[in-house]
Amino acid sequence: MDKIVSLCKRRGFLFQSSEIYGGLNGFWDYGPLGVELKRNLKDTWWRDMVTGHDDLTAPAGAPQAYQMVGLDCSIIMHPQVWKCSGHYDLFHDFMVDCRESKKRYRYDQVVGRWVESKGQKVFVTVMPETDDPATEIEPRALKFFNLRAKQADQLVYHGSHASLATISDMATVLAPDAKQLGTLTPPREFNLMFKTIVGAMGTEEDAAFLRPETAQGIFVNFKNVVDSSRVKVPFGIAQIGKSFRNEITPRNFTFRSREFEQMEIEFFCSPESSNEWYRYWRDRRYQWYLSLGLSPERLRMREHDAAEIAHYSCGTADIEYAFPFLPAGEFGELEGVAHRADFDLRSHQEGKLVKKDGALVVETGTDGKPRHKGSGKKMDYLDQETNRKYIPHVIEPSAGADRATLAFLCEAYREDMAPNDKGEQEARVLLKLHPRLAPFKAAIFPLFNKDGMPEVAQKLYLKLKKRFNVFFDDGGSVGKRYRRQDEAGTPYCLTIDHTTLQDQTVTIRDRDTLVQRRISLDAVLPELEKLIEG
RNA sequence: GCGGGAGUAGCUCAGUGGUAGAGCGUCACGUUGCCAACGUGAAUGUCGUGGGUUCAAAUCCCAUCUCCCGCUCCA
Repeated sequence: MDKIVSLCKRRGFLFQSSEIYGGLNGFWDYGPLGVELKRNLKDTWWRDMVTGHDDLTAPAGAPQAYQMVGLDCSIIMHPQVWKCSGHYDLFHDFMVDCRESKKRYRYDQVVGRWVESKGQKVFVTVMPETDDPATEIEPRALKFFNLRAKQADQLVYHGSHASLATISDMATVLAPDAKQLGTLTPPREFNLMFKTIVGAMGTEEDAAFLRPETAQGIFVNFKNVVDSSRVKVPFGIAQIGKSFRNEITPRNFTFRSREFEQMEIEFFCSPESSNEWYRYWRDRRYQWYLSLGLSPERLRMREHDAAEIAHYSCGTADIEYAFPFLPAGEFGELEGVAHRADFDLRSHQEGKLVKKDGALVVETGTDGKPRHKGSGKKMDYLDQETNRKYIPHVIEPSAGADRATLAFLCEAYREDMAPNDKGEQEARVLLKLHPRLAPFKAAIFPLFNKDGMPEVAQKLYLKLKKRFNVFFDDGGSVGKRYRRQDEAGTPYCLTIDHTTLQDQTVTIRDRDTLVQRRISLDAVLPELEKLIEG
């Protein structure tokens, strides 16, 4: 992994943000090669999912034909968007740290019970792993008071178990993993959303948030898109854009960044068909990564089990990649494909929802009114054929553009052996990027800087440049120029030599096989189109 | 946020109190001519940043930032 990070810096794929000022944790800049790679990735996604999508025929695995449209929403939205979506509550936690065990806990998730023994009264806490915290508390209490299991009758409980949030004095609390009393810090506020102020004279009352995901912009524009674009359910809305999260621990190169780019689709369908569509999108997105070169050994699809699944979801799968910085056997998330049912559209219509007795209902405050009031705007859809009104169900394939870029870089990095000019095998570093993703599609070299070769090469270069991002290089030996392009991931090199001057042919050299063949100058452009675009 | 390690040229790194270094890369010239060739020359550093100790600090001390590893967190 260090070699990949080093190559990224050396060749201009990725730089640390604000590096000359010492860097900024969790922020990254894409250099000249990186911006092309990431842009190609996003363009490929957009073309494959949106503009290039065949909306006239049902794709393999899909229940029927469907439409796809795009959207580009503002990063800052009305604060109520995040209250109804659930992010405001979920991304805003109080945490306590244990000075002894060095562990950190969600303040509201720690559960404890007052226990008295040997003249001492202690609030014994656990991070409950079962539905019955009392059975987990007792062994902790016995151990603290230095009692055997058969002496449990010496423990006197006061009241039933309760949240740590009911305790004001941390000095009498036994932390979940501590041996001593009073090791917990006071609760401290963690806000995972970036707060900002709208308006030059704005105050705290004008606080807003940078979006932590692009999806909500799609949901709040659902009606606008339906009313303006003649789409019919089933259809999808796609968006690519930046999102922001105050990750507690940015780590692993660009994998967990605080500013990152997402490629998201919200696919709207009828409730009856939603499970079929979920399976379609899950499989389709998995295949997309394979089609661009991620190896099946390092890419996996993992269905969430019932405990992990969000309360509103009827199915979620992560597409995960075995990044080289992770321990062997571990995978990191590239994309989540979630069946979100009607949770999001209903939330923006009615208000923030919670699950109660197996059903989603509007969460209410102590006053009985909605905790976070919805827009009140109808989010239902009228199916003109059946004359039926319903709130569509949603399948959400949500991909990380930076994570995918990193995965393709990791997958592409290879060290192999190639012959030098004496025929000896030498180490070679190359990026085996798919031609659609490669920053440069081809490089053009004059073999010698004389006999008119530079002129022919320049003419070809300028001709190709109108269609593809290509690179011209006349510096150093041709072998060195090949190796430089290998390291940048350029799939093809075109060399103008003496033969070119006689018969108007050039050599085209393949990055992966090193094989060279001759094609005519006029055939170069169509040949590249065939090789790159298939 | 905690603990451990690290930060010196674009990259990889050497340098334990006394003149700032190497290899690779980059650029120029010459030579060569289809897979990182060779020769000559050049550019590139307030040694992460800020303080302190000292006649003198890359080197010792303190603080801080960033990166890596392990905890923790990750709708």
